[in-house]
Amino acid sequence: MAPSSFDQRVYAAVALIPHGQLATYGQIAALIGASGCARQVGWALRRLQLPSPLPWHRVVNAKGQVSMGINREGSDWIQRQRLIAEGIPVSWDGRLPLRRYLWSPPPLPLA
DNA sequence: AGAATGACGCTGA
DNA sequence: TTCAGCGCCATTC
Repeated sequence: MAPSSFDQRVYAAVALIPHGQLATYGQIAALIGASGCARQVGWALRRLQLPSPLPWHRVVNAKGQVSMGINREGSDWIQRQRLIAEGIPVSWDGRLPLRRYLWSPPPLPLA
């Protein structure tokens, strides 16, 4: 299956997130001109095969917590661990201080 | 084709 | 602040 251009744009945007900072699914979607398609960003990251050089672990939901789920096959736990490794405190249930580490995305669209 | 699903987000109670 | 409900839309059944 050839990866869609949508997935490629998601990956390009995720690659821009600075070390030690966080972005939400909605932010990534808006950044690639797909505002309102936050769920699709989650789909794209799910299709991502690990291990990956992308900082995918820096993408969390707007509620300020790592999206946990049995269907993630443990990648949620890996995400939590890598965030802690970058200095971002994550509680046992995946909650984290989003307001404090939220990334300020570039105002210009990437197109 | 139609229905269910989900790594989401906003609003209101 | 926490929780339920609804809108969203590609993917999967």
